[in-house]
Amino acid sequence: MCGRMHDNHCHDRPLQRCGCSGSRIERFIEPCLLLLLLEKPAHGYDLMERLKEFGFDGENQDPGVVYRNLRRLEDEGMVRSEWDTSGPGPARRLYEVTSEGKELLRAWVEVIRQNIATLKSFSERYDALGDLQ
Amino acid sequence: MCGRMHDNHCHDRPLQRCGCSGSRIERFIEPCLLLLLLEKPAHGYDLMERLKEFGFDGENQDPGVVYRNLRRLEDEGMVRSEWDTSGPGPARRLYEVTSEGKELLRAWVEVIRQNIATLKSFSERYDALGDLQ
DNA sequence: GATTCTATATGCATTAGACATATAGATGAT
DNA sequence: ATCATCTATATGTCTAATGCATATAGAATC
Repeated sequence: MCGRMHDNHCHDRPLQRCGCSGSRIERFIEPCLLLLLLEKPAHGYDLMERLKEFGFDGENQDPGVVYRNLRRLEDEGMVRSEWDTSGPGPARRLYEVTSEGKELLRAWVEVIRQNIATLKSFSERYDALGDLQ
Repeated sequence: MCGRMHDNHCHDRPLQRCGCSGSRIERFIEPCLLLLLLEKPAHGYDLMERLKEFGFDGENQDPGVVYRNLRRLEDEGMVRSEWDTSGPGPARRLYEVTSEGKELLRAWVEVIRQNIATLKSFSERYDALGDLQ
């Protein structure tokens, strides 16, 4: 999502206002990781690529954010991992979702649907302003 | 929105995970304030009440967050205010939206619509999991 | 005049995340 | 072989947003 505001949105506001902070859904990366891993177990480097499909800022996806989230999810028992030394290149940690993680994703989906409703209602309320816009 | 996860979502996760941090849209209060003020100029205490209409946690709406956001918006020229000593009770600051603020709201609405699309696509992708859910 | 209500404001701590950097094994080039 | 590059994971630091607690002060009420 990142949802970094485009330059033409920034007007004269201080630059830091444009740094992705205008639209991010907090911790949205968490359900994205869980969904991707449910679709197909994977390692972090791979997930970094696949996250782009959810609208996260493509060019510079931050590895720090991805790995720290995976670690936290593992600490909380939402995913589990094991080292995978097969295949070329350095060893990678293969993650899969636990049943607790599935439940968490289910909860997230409820919240996300609630958010869709809230945002739609906001959008309609804006349209209702008519001339005031 | 707050979107505080209900208790039944929390399972065994540490409590702090339930503190509204699972679903908040970052800075969503900003476009809400702008929209409310466009509908009708108002003071902070009044806005605190009206914010509930957007799904912000009803019971304990935080005055600190509201007033600080209003101040920041004013520093940035998105709203302007003047003291209003008419009416009963202590003096209140009456806010109204500037033309810059209108533009910012327009930008926010674009971002919000993009977010709706992203969340919908996530929700559909989750449904497509089928048995894996 | 003491308490309560309305209204605004500040202090402190936590958290997510942006950005930079570190580590290390594997692969490829000269 | 050794040096650079690529793949993959990991940590350090700083800032912005905000939850929670508390402060201030004038008005209204008892």
